[in-house]
Formats: sequence, structure tokens, C-alpha cells
Amino acid sequence: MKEQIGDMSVQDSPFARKLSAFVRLSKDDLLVISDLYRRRRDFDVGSDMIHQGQTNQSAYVLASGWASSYKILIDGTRQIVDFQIPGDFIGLRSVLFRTSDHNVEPITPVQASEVHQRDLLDAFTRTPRLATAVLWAASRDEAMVVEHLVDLGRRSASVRMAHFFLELGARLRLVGMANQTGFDCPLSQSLLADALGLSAVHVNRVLRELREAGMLTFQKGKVVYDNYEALTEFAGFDRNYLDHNGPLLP
Amino acid sequence: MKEQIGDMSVQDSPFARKLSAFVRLSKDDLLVISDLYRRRRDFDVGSDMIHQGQTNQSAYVLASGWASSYKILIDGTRQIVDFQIPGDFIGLRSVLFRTSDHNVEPITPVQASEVHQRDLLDAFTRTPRLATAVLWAASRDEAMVVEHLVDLGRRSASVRMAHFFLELGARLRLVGMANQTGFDCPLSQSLLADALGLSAVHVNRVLRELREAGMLTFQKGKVVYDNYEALTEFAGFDRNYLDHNGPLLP
DNA sequence: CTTAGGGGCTGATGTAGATCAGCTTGCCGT
DNA sequence: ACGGCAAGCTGATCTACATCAGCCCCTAAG
Repeated sequence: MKEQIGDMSVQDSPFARKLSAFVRLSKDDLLVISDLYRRRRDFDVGSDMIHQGQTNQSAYVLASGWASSYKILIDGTRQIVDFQIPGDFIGLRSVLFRTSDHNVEPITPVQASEVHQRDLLDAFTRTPRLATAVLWAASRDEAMVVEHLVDLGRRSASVRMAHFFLELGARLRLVGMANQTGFDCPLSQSLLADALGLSAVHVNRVLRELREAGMLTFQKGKVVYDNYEALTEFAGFDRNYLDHNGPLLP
Repeated sequence: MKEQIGDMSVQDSPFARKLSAFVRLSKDDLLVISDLYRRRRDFDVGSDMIHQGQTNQSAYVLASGWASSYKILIDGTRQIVDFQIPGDFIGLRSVLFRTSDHNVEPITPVQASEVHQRDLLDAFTRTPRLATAVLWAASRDEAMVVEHLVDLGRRSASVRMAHFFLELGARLRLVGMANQTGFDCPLSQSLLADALGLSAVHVNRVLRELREAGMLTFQKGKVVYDNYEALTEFAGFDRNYLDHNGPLLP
């Protein structure tokens, strides 16, 4: 049971797969990971996984389902910082800082492995490569946040939207949940609004715009790339911005 | 010479000081750091330290001066992601990803220690605590980027500006370059504009607004908090958002 | 079957901030 | 001792998006 996650072995879990992409992990490393991985938990929509201000929080690795991490402002509005999909690490900062600076909420029912602070830090000292791997993963997340920052600062609503769906598609493809033609997407228009810094009304109009321009359709929980070429062109999307050419540590 | 940086010992360098704040570092750890720290380089305004797309970049630790990291868009506009002040790590992502996803440019003449990719990764395997420390520092940077994201997504220009100067002041205070009354600030209004996602014209008006409201004055390279209380209130600034209550690893 | 609530959708109106245009000041090089 | 040029500053106009208001449709609960 220790090396098995549901019916797949550790090496095949999205998380280990993602880490292996940039730091080659030994059998021992994988064992340490599988140990971290033991505790499975389920969350329903509406029950926060992590929330702002709370201390001594665990982190999680998402096994299935989608989540969103966000911040609430004094005036009640919120800004979604990112969506999490299977394989993503959740709440790393709330572990490292001891008190969480953001919320994480399931968008669909979620299965996740709980990782305790102590276990994580122990694992780092025992297997330094893992620490490097997690640093890498954290940096990749930061790169995405930076890209979102640029979106909000300097791109128009429609370009922003296009960029968002291209990035999301690229991420989902890495875990086999999307292909060139599109993907299933459980996000509502108001979630999109909170992520893109727009009003829900405007999200609706922009989606129509993209649809009528024959570039992308998002309806009934499905995203379809009607013209991938035109869309990447329109968004100025760097198509290999999530590829990082091979393992860093051999 | 090895344990001395200029005229101060390693433990006193802003970088080591920052890291020590959250991971207690042994004498050995400090030695490894001082070794990383050897290579000193100077940069003038106008000569990029790091630029987008370039591979096999070094990282740097800023010893003196200010820098800005930014991205350029296809249409020529740019978005500044963050400013770096002494003690800050620069270009970590460009080392971990092997090719840089952003630019870094000095704002004032800069002195920095160059850190080679190999040395950094070696240091991680030799002293796992250092890896954890750097992970922590990277996460702290991410937290700031997230805060900027919220700024751009959901805060008005004036609140954004107020928040920016409060955060900057807090960071500068950590390295002894500011106090409660204000600090020296080499940023131009158009740099502010590129950082806050505004036009230079609007930055000017917002600065006037804050000044006339008696909250903050930024003129002739000096920031003065005219009414710190009112300002934090106005910005909804969490005054301990960069404190992370003591070392993570004892 | 009826209703209540959430998501999507649309038109009308309002506004924060961009853009354009120009003017002033200080600074740097010749 | 003068031109050039970046930084700051200001007024007038324009526009991308928000806000407000209301409709339809679907599902879930009574």
C-alpha cells in the first residue's frame, strides 16, 4: 500500500511525473515521496482546503479535481491567483510561512494527499534532490503568476482571456487532460472574472467575441480551440513557455 | 578574503542575514554561502544584468544599488514585475530554467555577486538547509508577486500606489535602508507606471492626490510618509505581511 | 407543479484611467 | 551659454471596462 496510490505506482503519479521532468529522482527519492503521499483526503465544493490567516496548515498534492487559490480583499472582492489541476502542489507557502497568506477552495470535488510541514522539511534534509525539485516546481508556479501579472498589467481583456486558455490548455496537456482540440473545463464565467480581474459581464462579452472571431469556444463546460494558430498569434503566446528542456540535475 | 565581503563578514551580509531569519545556518552553511559569494561584478545603468531568452545565465545577489525585473511584450510595452534592493536574489528562475523568462536591468549603478548555476546546485546538495532557505526566499518573493497581482487585478490606482510604497518601505526597513518616516527612492514616475500597470501621466496625478490628502509625498527622490496611519488604513495594508515569525528550521 | 437560486446573456449608462498634446524645469555635453 | 533631452506636470478628450438592471434557462428543493 505504501508505494501504491490508488491503482498506480508512485512513479506514475502526476506529481512524481512532474518532478521527474526536471530532476532525475532515484528509487530512494521516490520512496520518500510516496511516504509523503500516504494521507489521502477528500474535499467537497464549498469546504475550503486552506484559508488565509490560519496557522499550522498542511500542504496538499492534488490527485483529482480542480481547485482555486485566491485572496479576499477588505471590500469583499476577490482575486483568484491561480487554478490548481491534478499534480499541482497546493499551499506550499502556507507551510513555509507557518501562516497562510491565501485561500484554497475546491471547484469540483477534490482528492488530495495531505503533506505535513514536518514531513516535508524532513524529506528535504534527507533527500536534497527533492528540495531542489520542489524549488523548481515552486519557481515554475511563480513564472505562471508572473505571466498573470503581465496579463493584468498590460494586456487587454480579450488577449488576456486568450492567453489564459492557452496556458491552461498547455498545463492540462502535461497531465494528459487536454489535447490540441480542447479540454473539459469546470470553470464558471464568474470564476474566470475573478481570475482575470474582470467583471462577469465583461467575461461573457469577451467570450462571445473570441467565439465570433472563430478562435475559441467555451460553452457547456468545454473549451474548443476553433483556430489554434490564430489564437496563439492573437495572444502573443510563447508556445514553449512551460517547457524547460530536460532535467536540471541528471 | 574568503569570509569577507568588502569590509563585512558573511553573517552580516544582507543576503545571509535574510536567510538566517528563517533557517538557522551553521558555520559550515555560512562558509558555503561565502563561497558562492566570491565573484563581485559591477553593472551600470543601461547594461542589462539578465535578459529574456538568454540561456546559461548566472544568478546574482544584489549587494548595493537598485534593479528592476520586467517583461517586454510584443507591442513594446513593458511590465515591471518587481524591484530588487540590496540582499535580494536576482535571476533564480533563469538559472533553474536554464533560459531566462525575464529581463533584469539596473536602476542605479549596481554591485552584485555572481552565482553560477553549477555552484548553486552543488551547494544545494552539499547543504540541504541552504536549499530550504532559498526555497523559502523564493516563496517570499512569490508572495510579493501575488500581492502585486492582487493590486493590478482588484485595487484602484491610488490604493495600489499606497500599497506599493508601504511594501517597498517595509522591505527597505528589513535591510536598514528606511525608517518610519520614509526613505530615499531612485525610481522615476515612468518606472512606477510600468510597475503599477498605469500610464506615467496617471502616476503623476495619483502622487499629487496622495500628497494633497496628506498621506505620502514622493518628490526629488525621497519618499516621506506624511501620515503612516492614514496611509496603511487607506491601502488596507497588512503591516506584518513580510514578517514570518521566526526561523522555520531551528 | 411551483419556486427559488445560480449561471448565462444582453442593453444602457457611468467612470477610471489611457492617450494626446503641450509646457516647464533641470542637467549634461560641447 | 546653448541646444538637446529626460523627467515632471497639466488640461482636454477618448475608451475599455464596470455597474446597473433585467431577462432566460436549468436544476434542485419543497
